[in-house]
Amino acid sequence: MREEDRNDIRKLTLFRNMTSPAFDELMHAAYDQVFPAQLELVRQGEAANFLHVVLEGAVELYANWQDRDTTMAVVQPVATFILAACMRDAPYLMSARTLQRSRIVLIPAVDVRAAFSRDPGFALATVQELAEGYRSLVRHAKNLKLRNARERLGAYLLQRSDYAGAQGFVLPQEKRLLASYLGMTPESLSRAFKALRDHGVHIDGMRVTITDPAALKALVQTDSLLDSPLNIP
Amino acid sequence: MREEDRNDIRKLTLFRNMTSPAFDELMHAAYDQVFPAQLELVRQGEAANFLHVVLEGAVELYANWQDRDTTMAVVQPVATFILAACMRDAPYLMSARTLQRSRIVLIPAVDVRAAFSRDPGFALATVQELAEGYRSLVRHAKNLKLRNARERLGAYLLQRSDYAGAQGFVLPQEKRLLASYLGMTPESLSRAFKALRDHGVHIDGMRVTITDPAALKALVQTDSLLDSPLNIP
DNA sequence: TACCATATTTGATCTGGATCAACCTCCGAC
DNA sequence: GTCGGAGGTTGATCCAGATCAAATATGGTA
Repeated sequence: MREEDRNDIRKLTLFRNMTSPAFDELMHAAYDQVFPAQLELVRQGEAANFLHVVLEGAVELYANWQDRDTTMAVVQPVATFILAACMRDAPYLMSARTLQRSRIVLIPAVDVRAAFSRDPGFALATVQELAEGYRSLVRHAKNLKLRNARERLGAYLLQRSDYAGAQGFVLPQEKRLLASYLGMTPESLSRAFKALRDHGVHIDGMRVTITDPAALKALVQTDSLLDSPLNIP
Repeated sequence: MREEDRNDIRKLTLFRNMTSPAFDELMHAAYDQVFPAQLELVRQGEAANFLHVVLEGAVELYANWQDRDTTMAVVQPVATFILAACMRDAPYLMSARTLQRSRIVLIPAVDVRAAFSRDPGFALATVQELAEGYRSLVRHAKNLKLRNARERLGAYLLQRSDYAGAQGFVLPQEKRLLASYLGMTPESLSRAFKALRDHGVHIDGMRVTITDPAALKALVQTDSLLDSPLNIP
């Protein structure tokens, strides 16, 4: 694994407070790999053998049942995914696929569990990570149950715009994925965007500009108990 | 606290593997209390000062935004709730209220966090509990996004019927709560019940009997990645 | 550059589930 | 018992969002 990647991983809150020997051991068992776009990394129902860390690219977590599919999350670098299944040693509840060519580190789940037992700093970080994951899912469920489609889109855009300059920001993924994540069809998303034009949102292709944040906030009523702050830098 | 209650708590997977001194210390800081029905125990947005354990009665976890409300879960004895907020030392994302007169133990969150650091058995159990909570929320979200109202009700009934005899089982809560939990209105729930009569479900007041499990399963297509097994005895 | 495949938008229509309005039914208090 | 109020059901209607169909845009590739 590249030295630089190692350092990026070391900086994650999950690994930041490990002792160096424990971290070294964990990395020793891990290996990184570059995957092409649209590759299925994980299929729901399989045993959780690896904790995954996305270093470059992007990964979609999705679920399906019968002939229906839904996007549960998009994981962007640098972040881990499917920690819960690894800790429980249980089958994955979601599938994962690369959206772009991606560099991903695979850490054997057994080693993660071993590190948990041996390194108190890592144990604490694991709990914090899982608890935060839990809380973000609570937010997601609240969002789905309490807001309508237009409100969900507005809230998402406000969240994304936190780190945007005057020239707005670019949607980090295809609109059909965003639609699925927000629990609507692509057609509905398109119409929701159009409806938000009257509430301070300007859109041009993938670039979004919030021209009137106050108006959008008035419509959406953002709420720290529903909308998690972005923690991408 | 009553000796019997202490023992019930000790049997929970969360506390089962603690050392006795650590458990004693945790219980020393805790106190139990009986609350009347319909009392708000926790309001969303407040600081998470206590881990709660329901010993008797039932507690609803719900969320609200603007003038809308939704039931997120019903917690039945013996079980804990809001562990994630306690571990993160963050504001509750959900409110909680008693549905019946309930006996509840309150354990100061600081002591829970201290026990986590001191007792490896408890640390492991905490992670398992959080990971399982995470997974059950993933299932809830998948359920909401992938199934329609009738399918959600059918899946819920099949899950509940696992431990039921020939005379069926009694719904553990009011139908309007069940409706809200399943993401629909009481009217829609009522109609969904009626629609399921053609698929092997007989209902009389609060008592439900699955007269033709095969027919219901054919409609609902239960799936271990969507429907969590009940672990009430 | 031209072409093709896929994403997106737009329009028309449909429908699951919400809403509104009665009405019923159960149960606890008196 | 009966009265009152909340929960539950039923019917009528509405509407947000899905579906279906077709036209455009976009991006990657030869």
